[in-house]
Amino acid sequence: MYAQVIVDVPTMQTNRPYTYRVPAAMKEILQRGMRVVVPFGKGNRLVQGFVVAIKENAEQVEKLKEVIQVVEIEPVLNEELLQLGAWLADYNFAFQISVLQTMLPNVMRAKYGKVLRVLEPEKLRDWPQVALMFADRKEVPFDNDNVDHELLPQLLKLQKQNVIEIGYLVKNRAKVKMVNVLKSIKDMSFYQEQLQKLRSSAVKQARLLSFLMHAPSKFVPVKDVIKRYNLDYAVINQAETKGWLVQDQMESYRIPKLQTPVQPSQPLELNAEQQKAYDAITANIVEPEKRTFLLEGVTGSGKTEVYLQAIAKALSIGKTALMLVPEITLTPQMVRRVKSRFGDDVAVMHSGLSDGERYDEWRRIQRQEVHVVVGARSAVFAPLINIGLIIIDEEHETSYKQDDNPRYHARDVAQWRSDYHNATLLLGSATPSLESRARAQKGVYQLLTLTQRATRGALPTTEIVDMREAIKYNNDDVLSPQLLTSMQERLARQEQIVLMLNRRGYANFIICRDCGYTPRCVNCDVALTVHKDVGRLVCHYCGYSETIPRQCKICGSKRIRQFGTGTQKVVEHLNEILPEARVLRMDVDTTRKKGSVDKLLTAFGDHKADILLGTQMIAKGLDFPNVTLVGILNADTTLTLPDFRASERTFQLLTQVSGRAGRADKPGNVILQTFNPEHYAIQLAKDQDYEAFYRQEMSLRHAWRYTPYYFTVQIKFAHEQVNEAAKIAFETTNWLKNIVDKETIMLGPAPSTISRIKNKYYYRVVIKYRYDQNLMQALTELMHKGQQLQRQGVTLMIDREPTNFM
DNA sequence: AGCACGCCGACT
DNA sequence: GTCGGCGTGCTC
Repeated sequence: MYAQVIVDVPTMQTNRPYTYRVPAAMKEILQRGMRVVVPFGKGNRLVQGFVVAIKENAEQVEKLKEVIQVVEIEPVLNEELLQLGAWLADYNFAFQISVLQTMLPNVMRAKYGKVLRVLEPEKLRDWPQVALMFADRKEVPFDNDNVDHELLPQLLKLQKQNVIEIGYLVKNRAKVKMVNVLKSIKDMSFYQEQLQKLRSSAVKQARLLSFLMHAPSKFVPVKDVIKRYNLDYAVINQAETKGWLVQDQMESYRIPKLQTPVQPSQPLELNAEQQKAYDAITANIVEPEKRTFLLEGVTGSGKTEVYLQAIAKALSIGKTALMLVPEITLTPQMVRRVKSRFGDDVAVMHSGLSDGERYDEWRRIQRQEVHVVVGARSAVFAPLINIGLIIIDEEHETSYKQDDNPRYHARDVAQWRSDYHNATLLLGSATPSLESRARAQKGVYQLLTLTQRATRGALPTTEIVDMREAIKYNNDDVLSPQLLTSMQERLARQEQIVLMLNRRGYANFIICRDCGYTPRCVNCDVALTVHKDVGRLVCHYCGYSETIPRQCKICGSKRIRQFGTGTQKVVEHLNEILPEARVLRMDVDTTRKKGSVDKLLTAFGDHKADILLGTQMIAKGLDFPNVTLVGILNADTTLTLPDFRASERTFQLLTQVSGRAGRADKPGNVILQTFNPEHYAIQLAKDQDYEAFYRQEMSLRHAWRYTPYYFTVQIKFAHEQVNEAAKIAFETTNWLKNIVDKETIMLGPAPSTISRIKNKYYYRVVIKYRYDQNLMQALTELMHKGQQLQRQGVTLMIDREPTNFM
């Protein structure tokens, strides 16, 4: 018996299964999808691998090595996920091993270690330094980089003489949490008897006995008993020796907790539009016909309620459901809603979980103990079986695309899985991506629309403020008079305000008024951002920081001015002009800690603050009925990005933020400050007119030959030397030009927008194509070359359908 | 990734 | 004639 194994060596040369002999003792146990430990390479170091196939015969049997160890009893990857992994690696020019690891919780990724082992201890007498290192131990941990310069050659010599050897370790970090449990084992009369024998001062023992008398005859956590009856471990242990109870250990799940308990909820009544969408979706769940629905619903139109009821329908016919939401931001709120409807039948997966929590949620899914999974991008790999419905909420969100290897898009994976399961795929958004909306146009997706708000009539009214005019007559370049007046009104009425400023930090950058010098990052080609709370200039790309200078480094002038405005500065500004208002700041700097998002939002929901000021992370999904004013301080930041989706992003962001106003019975207003009031993305966002935006943007995309008319691939080259990066970029581009189809368009190579990050120079090529099999083959070939390039110090990245052009 | 092989220059 | 630096190729 032989096993084909994908080994944990992420290079193109090893991007295929290797064959190993299966020792007799493992024959009964070993299955596809299991993790194994195998010897690999000249030194037979140990690596983790995944069994992708088992077969009876193999070629060149004599040179095959044996599987060393099976890591678990149950396969961690089922048939579906194995197939998905193979497809995804191919599709995204990624390594199979990276894809398989991405599909599983982090803790299943092996950690490797080395040990030095003494074979002939008596020979160490001539090597005092080495003997000292071992200090009578047979084995010591060994780390190449951390060994004394003098010691290393000695060790290598001893290794050659077979006095010592290097041992390899594969550490499995997937730990199951165990808790101490106890169980009563005697009957009531026994405990009563004991109680009478007790001396009167033994109050803790008395309390324990009264518990044991009525305890159910099953194991309960010791910790709970101790806490509830105010005991301590000594009492329990003593009781065990007296034979009152038995103790044991049981597996326990680390279940992620929300800040406040979840109250159960009932389905709401659907309006006519919601009902129509629900009917179409559920009809397809019951009698599936490989269909994808695009649910286009204005903000506040009750998409979530449709999702929840559709999930309920899937569950009612014995199927499972998977729901994706964009990153952590809205997860606490959304998780709360889903859990309130489906209780313990829900597993949650997002980046805010600890490794242990994530692993346990994964196991609950794997063991089929839950039927609903809610989570961010990586939850798309949840090992649910018998999926009836996959939902992608806010499907246009860029966070569904992973920005590093493997660069997959959750939408593609969801599509693949829904095909596999014959499940219904439901994409929802107020502002669908052009790709998806165009597919609906062509009839590939079925379009469902929600045009009315679920709770009440009108969408918020939006006013555009031309900041060019506003700053002419007003010194305040942060708040226009219109916005300030509106804010004062809301504050007087005890209503709440959301302000969005798409820029964290204090000021954007500093500039010397005399010579124009701006401090820049030493590693990256960007200006440093002022962070006043820590008193430093910070690079937002690599984290480098330095103190804020008092005078110009170049000319010595003290006239240094801070330019632009960040969230920190706005908070300060608000405290000055609206001292009575309580302000909460929400950006990556204030939400880094686990659970802080939930905490902040709960505080705002309880009206512990009047103003929520945040970056774009506040745009999504927040639902606070008391918010009647949304102010967008700078609508333009996303518009100026060097990205063909800049308009689309701006429109989506503005529409989403505007949707935060007036979600319940109070009317909402939006004030949108901009230096580009006539831009179509801003004008159409004002009216929340997605369809008009779609038409306008499509004609531009057509004219410029971009998505969805063309597919795109981006290739990036990085090197520590500018000319080396440029050289490889031009060479590769020229090579590709001779291979690709005539219709294919190659842009570049050109330096990236930020040409230097972390001391590496970036060049990129963007390729636009329609159907180009030659290009796909060439890109796979390029992947193979990646290894050689790496040796030359070149980092190569191939990104299919990139969403990030920085 | 990480190990060994082999080629080359520098040294005993 | 030998040691060790580094570039190159291979890993069931």
